[in-house]
Order: sequence, then C-alpha cells, then structure tokens
Amino acid sequence: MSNTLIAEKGEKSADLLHLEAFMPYRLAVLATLVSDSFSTTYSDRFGLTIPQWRVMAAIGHAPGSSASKICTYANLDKVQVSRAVAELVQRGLVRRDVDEADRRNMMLTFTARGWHIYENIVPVARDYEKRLLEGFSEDERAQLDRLITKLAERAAAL
Amino acid sequence: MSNTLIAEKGEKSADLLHLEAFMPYRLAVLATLVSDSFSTTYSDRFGLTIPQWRVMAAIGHAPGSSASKICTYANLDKVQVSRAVAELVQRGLVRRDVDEADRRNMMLTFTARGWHIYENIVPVARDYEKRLLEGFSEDERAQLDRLITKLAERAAAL
DNA sequence: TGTAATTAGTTTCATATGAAACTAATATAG
DNA sequence: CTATATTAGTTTCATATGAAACTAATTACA
Repeated sequence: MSNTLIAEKGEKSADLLHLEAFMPYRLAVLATLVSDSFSTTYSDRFGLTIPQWRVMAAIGHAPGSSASKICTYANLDKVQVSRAVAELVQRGLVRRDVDEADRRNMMLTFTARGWHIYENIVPVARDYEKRLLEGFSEDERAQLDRLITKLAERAAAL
Repeated sequence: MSNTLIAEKGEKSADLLHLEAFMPYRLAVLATLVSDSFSTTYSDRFGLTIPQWRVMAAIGHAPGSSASKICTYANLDKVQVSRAVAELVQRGLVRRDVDEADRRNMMLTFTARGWHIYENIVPVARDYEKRLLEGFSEDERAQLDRLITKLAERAAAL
C-alpha cells in the first residue's frame, strides 16, 4: 500500500535531521538574531544600514582607505560599498576624494560630522557586545573566540 | 589646526573598535560563510533555495504541518514559506491540501518525488555538518553547542 | 446568534540585492 | 610605444525580500 509506505518513510525520516540541532541552521539563526538586535540599536539612533555601519567602522579603523580595502576589511561586496559610500557622502558623513597616486582609487575619510557620528556609535557597539556577552566567563569568551575561528577556517575549506 | 585634530581623532578611534574582533560581525561573517558553502552543495544538486531547503526539512521532520508551524520550526516568515511552498508544489515535490478540520490551515506533505529528494538531501546535509565539525573533539562540540545556545538566549533578551 | 477580533495564508508594492555590463585608469606584453 | 589585460568603482537589470494590505475561515463575546 503506497500510502502506508509514504507514512513509514515520514516516520523514519523525521529522525534523520532536526533543523534545530543542525549547525548551519543554528549559526544562521543566531547570526540573524544578533544582527537584528544590534542593527536596531544603531539604526534607530543613527539611521545606518548594516553595510553603512560596516563602512563607517572601516573608515574609523583606517581613514583614507579605498573602497576595495573596505570590501576586504568589512566583508562586503563592491556594489554594497559603492552604494553605502554614496549614501554616506550624500548625508555629509564621508568624503570621497580621488587618490592622485592612482586615480582609480577613492580615498575615503570622515567629515567632522562623520567623526562625530562614528564616535557616538562606537560606545553603543561596545555596549551591545558587552551586554551580549554578559554572564560569559573569561574562559567561555576565549573558547567562543577559538571555536568561531576554527569553524570559519573549516567552512572556508568546504 | 583642524586637519591635525581630525587626524588625531582617526588614530585614537582606530583603537576603539576592530570589526574583525567584534562579535556581531564575526557571527554574521561565519554564518554567511557556512550558509553559502552549505547552500552551494544542495542548490547545485537539487536546485533548492535556503527557504525551500528549510521547508523540505520541516516537512520531513513533521509531515502534514501547516505553513505557520513551518514558520516557527524553520525560523522563516510566512511570506517566505508561502513562496517556497508554491514553488515546491509547482515542481511536484510537495502537496498542499486544505485541512478540513480548520479550513484556514494547509496540510503540507511530500509527494513521492518529494520524499525521494528529501532522502537524498539529508545525507548530504549530515555529511556537510560532519565535514564542518571535522577536527572538533567531543568536548569542543559540547562547548560550541552550549555557547551558541547561551548566545542566542542573550541576544533574544536584547 | 450576529458582529468584532483573531488567525492562516496570499498578493502587492516598494526596497534590497548582486551578477554582469560598463567606464576609467593603470599595468603588462609584444 | 601601442595593444591587451587587469583593477577600481559605478550603473543596470533582473530577482529577492518583507511590510502592509488583502481574502478567507474561525473564534470570542454581547
């Protein structure tokens, strides 16, 4: 009876894979949860998208970087960086000057307003991270750090 | 000199936040990396998107579930589920029948072809996870499990 | 009962995304 | 040198996404 066969398959397969215990799924859910709650805290206050926030972080980290440096540093593709920068320039937070040493490159720096915003976001970000890791011992933090690095290495190899 | 002031700010702020050490960023990058490499392995072979894969996993786990059950189980919103199901029905992998007990609900089950695909994907998924965690000791796996759960709890609270 | 509120799922619409094509500048080879 | 390849960044275009509006069914309660 094909109906019975299908039902049996269903019962068997139910034990084969539980999404809630499946590592790629768990990582995706966790990252989305963290990302959403974090981005809420800064998009509410500063009106930045995730790529915009990362570009700000990249410029703050290394002012004068080119867009392609930012792609690498912030793990964004060049279209995302191009658009994020355009918007930040538009809003008067970032300056985009041609690098005279190689006129293909853009030199990206903050305006005074950009620095102001950046210096306000950084403590918010630090505080978010602090609250996220509240209740984690020094040992747990070190473990987490190590395990994430190890996982990223493995994933990059697959 | 305002130029000097800005340069000094740049140097100071560069130490304030390193994206590569910032937990929300690291989790996002890791999840994307894992998600991309995993989805490549099954989209190449089975032509499924991420929401479609999760819907398949949900139906395999609990055949006959409604779309809203699948939203909860697979952490997808109802639009994603609606569209993924429509496509899977279209492709002859899933049946969508009205639940006569409550005609608002859809009862989602696999067709024979759907079961076939599902039973082929599950080993691929298991194998991917196995390779991802290759080189992780039992203790490291347990730690990872615990830390992810703990992080997700914290993030949900923020 | 009949009316309001709720729930399930779909569709619409406006925005987000990224691959591929494009422009401009530089580097490399013949 | 000139021609070709490469690199940086932007724009275009087709698809993905999700909030809000919508349809249909059920439940709550006056």
